[in-house]
Amino acid sequence: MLDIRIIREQTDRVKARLRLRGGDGWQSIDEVLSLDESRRKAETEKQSLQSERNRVSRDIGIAKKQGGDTAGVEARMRAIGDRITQLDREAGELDARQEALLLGIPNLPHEACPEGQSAEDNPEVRVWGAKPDFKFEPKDHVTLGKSLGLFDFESAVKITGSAFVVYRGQGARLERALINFLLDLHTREHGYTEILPPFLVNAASLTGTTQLPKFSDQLYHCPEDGLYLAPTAEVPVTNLHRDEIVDTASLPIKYTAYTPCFRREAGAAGVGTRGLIRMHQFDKVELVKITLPDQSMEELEKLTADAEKVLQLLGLHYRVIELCTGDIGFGSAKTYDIEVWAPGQGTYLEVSSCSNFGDYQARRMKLRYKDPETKKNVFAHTLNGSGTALARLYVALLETCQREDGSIALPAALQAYFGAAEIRG
RNA sequence: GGAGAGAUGGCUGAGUGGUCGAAAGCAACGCUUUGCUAAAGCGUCGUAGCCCUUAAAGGCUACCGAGGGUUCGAAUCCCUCUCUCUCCGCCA
Repeated sequence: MLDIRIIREQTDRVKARLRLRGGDGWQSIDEVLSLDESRRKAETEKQSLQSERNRVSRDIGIAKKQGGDTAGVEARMRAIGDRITQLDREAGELDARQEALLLGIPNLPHEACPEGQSAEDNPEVRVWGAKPDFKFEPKDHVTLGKSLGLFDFESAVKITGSAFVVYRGQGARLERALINFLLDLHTREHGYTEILPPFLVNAASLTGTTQLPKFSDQLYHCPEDGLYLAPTAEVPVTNLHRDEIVDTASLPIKYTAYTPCFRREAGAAGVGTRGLIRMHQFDKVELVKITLPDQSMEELEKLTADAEKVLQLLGLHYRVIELCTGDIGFGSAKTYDIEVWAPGQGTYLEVSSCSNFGDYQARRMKLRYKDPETKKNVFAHTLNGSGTALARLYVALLETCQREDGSIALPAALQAYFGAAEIRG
């Protein structure tokens, strides 16, 4: 959520930054401002009447104790009370509309975010490794998985539906090995604290991390209980500190969490048609940071590096791109995407999106720290990124590490976790 | 699912219609003193919004789990909801 004061005081700059996103978010700025003005007017009148009521009511109490007749004043106060009720309703309604609009306005792209209209304009930041050179025609992961018996989609269709998968045997073990490898890497080598959160979350949490109210169509919802399946561990983990004033000395807070992620993928093209690449449920190990404002950009670089380390240790070729203003996510001020090479697909697959949200999420969830200098409560900065998503990592791993005979040669870093050096049918 | 109890400031905990934003204690912070690894005295010590200000200062309003209601006036009375605890039931 944007700071209404900044919208008030730097209207032109706010609009200009929002325009760089290419959407129509900036168009509601004028409406927000006019609501804000009406709201404050109603508020001010209400408060001065409340002040009068407080004062007179006190006098009535005193007069009554002395046996005075207060019927006349009481009648007048009744009228003022009615007016207060009316103004309160007005102010409340204006406030709700202003809040609703503000929740629908995306974050301002950071000055460091490259300008551009669409994904076409995303600059490549760096490349690690190179596309593997196969002496044979590499197979895709669906073919490899089928011949090795690692997973199957038909069973998932029977028990659930399309775009779900059942891992079996060595396939299930590989998924588990990857999860353990990732969590150990981030906790032991990178200093993150492991969290195992609930997979169902409430509406307040989803509002805090921006999935609600705007993206409700992407969420699985249990209306009887008011709960949603978490689309990413970002939601439960960042919201651990919602409505808190965190100890300044504890910053930066660094969490990592494994969770399955549930996404309806409404309107997404090709759901369920390309193997493991886009699923309604997939595993992910997430990285979340809460930092001081002046450290968040530096922490974003570190977080991205922590995610990249995964691919380096697994020997998977990848590139890092920076999302331009026209392509960054709703709440993000700056984002790096990490894309791993999948030889069987002949494309790069996004396995991590590392974002600095500035104070945008923190303001929504009232996540603050006390500035030791000024003694004021200040909104912290929040960051997150996948470290990494599992399904696509699995795809890249199978397709990169395949041998001509269809077996998989596991990277050294994974062998102890998997309990073998290779996968054979 | 059934029955009961409860929810007050960082914590403990008073307060059942009228200067209560809220006693007291603890913790924290600052100063002073004694001196030593602790103690005493004094002071400060919630959050947010609005107004006025370049700002500081100041004024006002709201908040005692959440939302409604009664009343001139609500932490206090009434209703609904949420959460916590205890017991029963069910259950991995």
